[in-house]
This record gives sequence, structure tokens and C-alpha cells, in this order.
Amino acid sequence: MTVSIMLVDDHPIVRAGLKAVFTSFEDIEVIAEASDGAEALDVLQQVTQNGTAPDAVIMDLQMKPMNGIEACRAITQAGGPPVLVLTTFDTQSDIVAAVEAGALGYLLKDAPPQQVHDAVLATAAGRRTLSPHITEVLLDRMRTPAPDLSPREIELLQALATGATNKQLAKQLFISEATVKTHLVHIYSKLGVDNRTAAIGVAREMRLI
Amino acid sequence: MTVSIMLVDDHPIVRAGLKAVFTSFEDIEVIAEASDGAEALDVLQQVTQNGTAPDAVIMDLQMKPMNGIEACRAITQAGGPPVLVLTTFDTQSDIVAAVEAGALGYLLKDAPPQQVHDAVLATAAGRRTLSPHITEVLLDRMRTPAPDLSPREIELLQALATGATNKQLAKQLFISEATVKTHLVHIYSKLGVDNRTAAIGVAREMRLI
DNA sequence: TGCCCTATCAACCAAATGGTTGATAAGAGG
DNA sequence: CCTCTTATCAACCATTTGGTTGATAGGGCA
Repeated sequence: MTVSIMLVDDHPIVRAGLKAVFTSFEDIEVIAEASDGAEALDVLQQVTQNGTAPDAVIMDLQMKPMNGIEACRAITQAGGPPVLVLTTFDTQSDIVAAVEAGALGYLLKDAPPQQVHDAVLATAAGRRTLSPHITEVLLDRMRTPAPDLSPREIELLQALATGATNKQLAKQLFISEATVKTHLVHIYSKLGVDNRTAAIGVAREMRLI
Repeated sequence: MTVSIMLVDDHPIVRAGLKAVFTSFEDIEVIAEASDGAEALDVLQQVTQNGTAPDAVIMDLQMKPMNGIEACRAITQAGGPPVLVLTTFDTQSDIVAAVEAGALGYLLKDAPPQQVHDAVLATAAGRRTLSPHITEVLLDRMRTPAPDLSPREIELLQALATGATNKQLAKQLFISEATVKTHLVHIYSKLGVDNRTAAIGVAREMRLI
């Protein structure tokens, strides 16, 4: 019995690569494709109405106009097939966002074909698959407590990233310089850094801004 | 007559995809593969000694331990086959670095198969190929009064973006704090800003880092 | 040869930033 | 009711950063 899947990736080359890999294994069949999240939802609805819904969806993250996270959330909430995220990005925020959006598995694109094959079968069967590296990142996150910045702190961080001085931040946010400094101290301690530049770097990496 | 090429990419899936694409066109044949720059140089030397040197090399950039830029430079300087860079990254610094390293063409991985095919033939024939988007980025760079930072200044900027203090920058770059400050002042004036945070913002926007 | 650019370092001063303590007030939650 | 979080502000001090001036040295170019 073969497993039928749908590919969602904005790179034709990657889609061709996955198809080539699956063809060589012979127990996985690609029955649908899409090049972004919105198209994925359309196509999925069509094939589902035809009675040929895929057993799993392989989803990239970085796509325009609708990215993989949003598409994954939509599919999962609609009770669609299980989603295996296959991407190049391994930042904490990407991984966590994908898991929270309901992704069943998360694999990196540098994975060897055999591993991709196994992960697809696992996903179709409803089993979770996280590559070792991904698992490590998730454990790291649990070890270190969540960033959990307040809305006001995020606002300040956004303005901070534009290169504003404390005085300018005070004006922009209609507060005193003293308050700006207080917020900054809180942000630093929450992000585990000790200056504004590092804060921006960490915030960017965590996709907080 | 078929064109013979070598693939250098750390993702097995992408290599499979490229092979699948070229198989369908039938006038391009993949005769060698490597998964990073160092391996690429090894393999290239082997096949060249066998008298079966490829007509072109397709090279990814982000690879460990030796990246595509260094490999490209080595191949070009040794009078090897022409290199077509095929990558996901479109920052000014990547593009300029690749061109300076002697790459004949620069294509993004989201290019349609036909475009990849044409670019490979062009590269093998010694013609330059830049995808429209890449050309635009290069023109942008020429249009805007060239930030024109020195290599050392770029290096410093990269380290700066991680949130390092002047003292840490000095250690990382093996120079004194005084020198760090001198570089920073130059960077600020070239980018038209007056503090490190703004410098990073502008540099990011200009895709210098 | 002389000039400019890059890269390096030093000393000095003013301004910005970071760190601390302490305070007020509103709202959420046990 | 009490506590915690968030948001606001003040004063103080140490450290960092920014700005300036000046100096040395090598490479490239006219």
C-alpha cells in the first residue's frame, strides 16, 4: 500500500527533488503540489472534494504570500491531513510556532533521503517526528524560561531596533527617559543580555520583532 | 551534444531535484556531486585528472566546513570550469562576494526549472547570467551612493550586529578598542547615522549583513 | 615621488547608556 | 485583602559609547 502526499514548497527544484526521492522509494506517491500556503489550502480543498485527500502534507515555512505556519494552522484546525514541516530554518521561534500551529513533524532540508522517507511514513501514520537537532532546540527552550515580554516592552523593542536613543524613545512613546531605562532593564533581564544591541539581536532571532 | 556539470550543495534533496530537472531536459548531464566546498575541490581534481572535467559547476553558498564563496574563488583561480551560484540568499554582500570570487552567474533557488536549465547552458558557454532580482539588487547598490564600506568595516559590522561591546569587538577582531572606535566612526559617517544600533538597522536594510 | 585610502593605536572629554534603589498607581488573580 | 505584574517616574553613579585630534605604516595610483 502506498502513502499519498501533498508537497508545499515555493522552490520548484525542491519539489522536484522530493518527488525524485519518493519515486525511488516507491511506497510514497505525490498526488498534489502547491507553491505557497494559500494555494495549498485551495488545492487541498479540491482534492479532498474529489475524494483523494493526501495521507500527509509536506510543508515549507518561508513562503509568500501565505507562509507555512498559517497554512499549517488552517489545515490542522479544519481537521485536514497531518503536516510534516520540512524547512531550512531551525530558529526557536520557527520550531515553536510550527508545533503550536499543529505540525506533527519537523525536519530540516539537509536531512538524508532515507530520513525524509521515514518521517513521511511516520507522519501519515499519525506519529510525531522531530529530527535530533530540532529536539535539542526544543529542549533548550524548555530549559530556559520563555521570554514573555509585556506588550509595552515589545513596543519599545520595535522602536529600539530603528536605532533610537533613550531620549528619542521617550519622545516616541510619550514617557520619560527614566521609564525607558526601566523598561530596558526589564527587557535585558528577560532576554538574558546586557545591552540594547544584543537585545535586538536576540529579539530578532526569536522573531519577537 | 550534452553539457556536463558538477553539483555542489549540502542538501541531498536539492541535488536530487536538480538532477531530476536536468534529466527531463536531456541536454545536461550531472557527472559529479559534492556536499561542501572542500569536497567539491577534491572531486573536481579527481574528475579533471580522469579527463572528464565538467563544463560548469553549480554551487550553493551556505555550506560547512568550506562555503561556496571560498570554493568558487579556489576553482576560478585554478582556471577551473565556470561557476553558477544557485542559492537562497539574495543579500548584497552575498551577491557581491560571489561575483568578486569569480562566479559567472547567480541564480536563486526559487527559479523555475526552465530558467535554471538556460542558466546552466549559458554558464557552460561562458556567458554571464544574473536573475532579474539579482540584477536589481546589484543596480540598487550602484544607484544608492555606494555605502562602500571596506572589508574590515563589514567584518566589524557583522560582529557588531551580534551585540558585542567595543571591548568584545576588539578581542574578536584582534585589535585595540581605539581601533574599534575609529572603524565605528567611519562606519557611522558612511552610513549616515550616529550610533551602533542605527548602523545595524541601516546595514540590514541595505542587505550589507 | 607624493597623495589617498585603509588599518592600526593613543589620549582626552562629553554624552549616552547601564545598574541600582526606591516610589506611586492601576489592574489581575488567588 | 494581599500579592504580583505592568507601567510610570526620580536620583545617583559607574561604565560605555561617541567625537576629536593626532600619529604611524603599508598599498595603490597618478
